[in-house]
Amino acid sequence: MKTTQNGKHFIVEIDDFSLADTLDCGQCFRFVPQEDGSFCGFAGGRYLAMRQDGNQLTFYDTSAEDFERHWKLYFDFDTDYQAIKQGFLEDEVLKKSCDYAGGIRILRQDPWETLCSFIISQNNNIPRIKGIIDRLCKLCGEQVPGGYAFPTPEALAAKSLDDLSIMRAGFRARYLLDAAHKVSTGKIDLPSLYTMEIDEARKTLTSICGVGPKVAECVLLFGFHRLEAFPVDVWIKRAITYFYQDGFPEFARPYGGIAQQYLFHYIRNCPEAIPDEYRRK
DNA sequence: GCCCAGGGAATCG
DNA sequence: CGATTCCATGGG
Repeated sequence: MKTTQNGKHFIVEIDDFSLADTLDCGQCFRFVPQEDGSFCGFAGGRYLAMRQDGNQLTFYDTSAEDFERHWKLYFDFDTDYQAIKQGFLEDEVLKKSCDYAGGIRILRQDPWETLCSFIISQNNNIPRIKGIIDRLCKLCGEQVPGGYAFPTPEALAAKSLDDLSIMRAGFRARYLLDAAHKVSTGKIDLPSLYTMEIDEARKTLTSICGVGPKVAECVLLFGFHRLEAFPVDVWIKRAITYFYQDGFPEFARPYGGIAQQYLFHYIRNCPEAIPDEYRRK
């Protein structure tokens, strides 16, 4: 990875990375693709505009220090994805998935924001999830340069169900309040989940109303970078039924979450990957 | 175990 | 165009 400061902008040269796939694959919801191909959004309360041209990333208005302190971590540039993907190659399906979606990186997102985002994501589609989160940030997020930060647990806990109605989150609104109460009162200590034994972390998360197994795995993977977490939705269920009658390959388990992302995007976007009769049931 | 909640996007006819 | 399908969880 080669980096250079170019005036106000910071340039990173990196192979094997797709900005569009990474920001648009359903792991984060606060980046918006622009007409000129760039992306604008927020992460960790910070605004970022950036673009990709070939193997070159341009971080607009970004200093080397900002990149080192925030964005290098956020985009997980310190993790060796080449080595991880190398391990997937012995499985034919995972190899195809890597070819198709191997530019995706698992972002290191804020746990609280990730928890709320995936509570909202349940039984929902990406455009609408983005809309609800946008309205949530406007409702009680702190104003920062470029827009609104994601609300703190305290700011959200201060709201009533009625206050939340303008979010149009439907039945998920009360789940968000339950999470806000449990986190703001200290009943649940999110940072401890980084190192907690993973089954215990699962139990902690599913003790929040509206957090089932699927949402909990997403939060562990996308919010705590627990790469062994393995979210199973209807698409992954289909893939396992079709490709892996004997179960998902054991050797890929330690990085199951990464494999899951690649597999998910492969089967969702390649109609020929799975026969029609497996696609709906 | 079954059905519904609440909503908007995607897909179908 | 209108009708139907999709989606994860909890509660009756």
